[in-house]
Amino acid sequence: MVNIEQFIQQKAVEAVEALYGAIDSSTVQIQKTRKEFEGDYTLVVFPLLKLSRKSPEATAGEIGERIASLCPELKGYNVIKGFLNLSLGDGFWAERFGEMLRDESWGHHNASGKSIMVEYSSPNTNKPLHLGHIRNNLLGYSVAEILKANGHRVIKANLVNDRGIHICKSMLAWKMFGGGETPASSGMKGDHLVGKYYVEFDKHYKTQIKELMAAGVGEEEAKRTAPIIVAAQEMLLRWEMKDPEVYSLWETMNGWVYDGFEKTYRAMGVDFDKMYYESQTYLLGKSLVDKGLQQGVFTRRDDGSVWIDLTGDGLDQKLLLRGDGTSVYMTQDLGTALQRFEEFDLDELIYVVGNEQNYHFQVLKLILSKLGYRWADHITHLSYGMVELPEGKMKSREGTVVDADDLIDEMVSTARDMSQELGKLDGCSEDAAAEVSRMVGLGALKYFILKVDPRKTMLFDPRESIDFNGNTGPFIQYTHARIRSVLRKATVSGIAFEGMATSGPVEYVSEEISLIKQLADYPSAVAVAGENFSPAIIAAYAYDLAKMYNGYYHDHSILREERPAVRAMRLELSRKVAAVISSAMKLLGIEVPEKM
RNA sequence: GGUUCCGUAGCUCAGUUGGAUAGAGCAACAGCCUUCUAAGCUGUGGGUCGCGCGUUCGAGCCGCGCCGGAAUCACCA
Repeated sequence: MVNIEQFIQQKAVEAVEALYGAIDSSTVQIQKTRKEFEGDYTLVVFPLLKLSRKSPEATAGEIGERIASLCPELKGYNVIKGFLNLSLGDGFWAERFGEMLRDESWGHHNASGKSIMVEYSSPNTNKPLHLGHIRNNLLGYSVAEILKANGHRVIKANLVNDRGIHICKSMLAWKMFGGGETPASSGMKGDHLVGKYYVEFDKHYKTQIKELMAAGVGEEEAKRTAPIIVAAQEMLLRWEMKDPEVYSLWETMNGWVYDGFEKTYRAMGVDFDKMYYESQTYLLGKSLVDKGLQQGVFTRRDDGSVWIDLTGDGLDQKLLLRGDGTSVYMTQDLGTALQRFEEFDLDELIYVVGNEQNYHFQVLKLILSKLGYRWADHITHLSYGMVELPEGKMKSREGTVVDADDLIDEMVSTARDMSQELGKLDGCSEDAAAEVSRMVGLGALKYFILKVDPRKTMLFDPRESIDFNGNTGPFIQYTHARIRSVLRKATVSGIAFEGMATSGPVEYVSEEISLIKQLADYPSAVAVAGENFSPAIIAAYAYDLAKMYNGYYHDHSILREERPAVRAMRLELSRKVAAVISSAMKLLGIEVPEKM
């Protein structure tokens, strides 16, 4: 497959050089012509005026004439101000169409030889996943899939935060108030059960603080000395000493949470190649502290704590080792980064983590490069904004979080009600109805979240997310289902088309040419999405393609077309559109139904 | 206060390395189901791209300064 833009660029450079002599080819700018003008590609002539010493119009005119003479594929050109719009002939596009029909993996790029790790999800094991995690998981999964499509070897990693005071809080509350309740005995999903006791802890903690303050104790001291928090801290110490009782409770309750997470991950359709557990990695990074001290990058204070001074870089002092010799979050992350680059020979390491940790990653990269690791530049923090609700921000303490499992269930059941109302499920088996509802409900949720630029704080309006009209996942799924239906009918009526599309000369209508152009763009959309780590680019592409096809579909009778060659071409075009929609949606983790 | 990010139609969002008359969807209004799925299609209205200055042939995009919002700046993770 030729790269069309490069092809045009080359012809334009040839033309310009023939007219004005040798030039730097980067001054010849080729871009796609905007929709409202006639043409496929546009040459911006302003940068060439110094060479031509003529008006923009005259320059564009003579370049256009020259390109036309040395490029038979060109159908024509027009000049508007300093813009030379070039139109390629239908024959040229028909050839491109033929090429993409033969290429079943259209849009996927050849192996790059690069290895990339994408870390995402990284939950705490003291409560269930919420809406913020959903954005994280969908982003991480989709970015990983997009990178795969770009030919990279991708390792999806999950670093589970399975230790710390927060876990002990749940454990303690369960011991005190749980009465031996288990997921099996209560019928609750494991992560929800553990989360329930985390909330329970907080309730008692708050009560105790209030009581202490009523007895005249200061707020700070009350927070520090409330019996229940003291007990939790004691439990953490016992965990660190691997006290058998605490340790086995910890294993049991984490096991419940993992079962619960597993179900949520499966429902969301995300997966991982490599699991890390913080209980196994939290001691990493101490050797780097020694290294940094030797290099004079870090300094040790009188109390034994180790610091790095980043004030010269506009940042602050950062602690790397406590006075008692234990490490902090940053130290662990330095260690795990090193471990990963060594273990997997990575070219890139991408962390999908919320923007509240921008500072952390800025510091992480800076420290690694100060330690002399060249790969520090190959760490990317894929930072995403918060998900806000219409009523205001979600806060877990205020109980305004949207639970991931609840949300998924609600989306699926709404999809079902909606389908039923529209009569889409008539004559469907129960299994088929459930399957379509699941795909559509999840498709709506995923698309709604992924179409937004990750960096932006986004508003999640449950009402709007459940709307299946317009720029939504279900609209794209619907287009796919319709095309599949046309193709099924063609097969049933014995209409042959496969392999016939390019068998003879056919006339194209403008919608067909538009579709071919949009299809021809798919590989570059995948490449751009890969460079920018942006599922939103794929979402926009898929929507444009689906919208274009829907317009086409309405204006043309495909199966009723009498001329076999034209009918075959239209069916092949439809088949390819469905294949590309399906492929693009797969990069977003969205399934496409055959019927809906 | 320091650092980073955001500000585009009433609402939710696009807008590729600076290019032409800034685009979709929702909401509103007017049409279109006897023809392959109406979760659809066609049309209308809706904008000082937060404000100002600068860079240049050209700025929503780049630079500087304001205004408004968010995150962060722990011996938490």
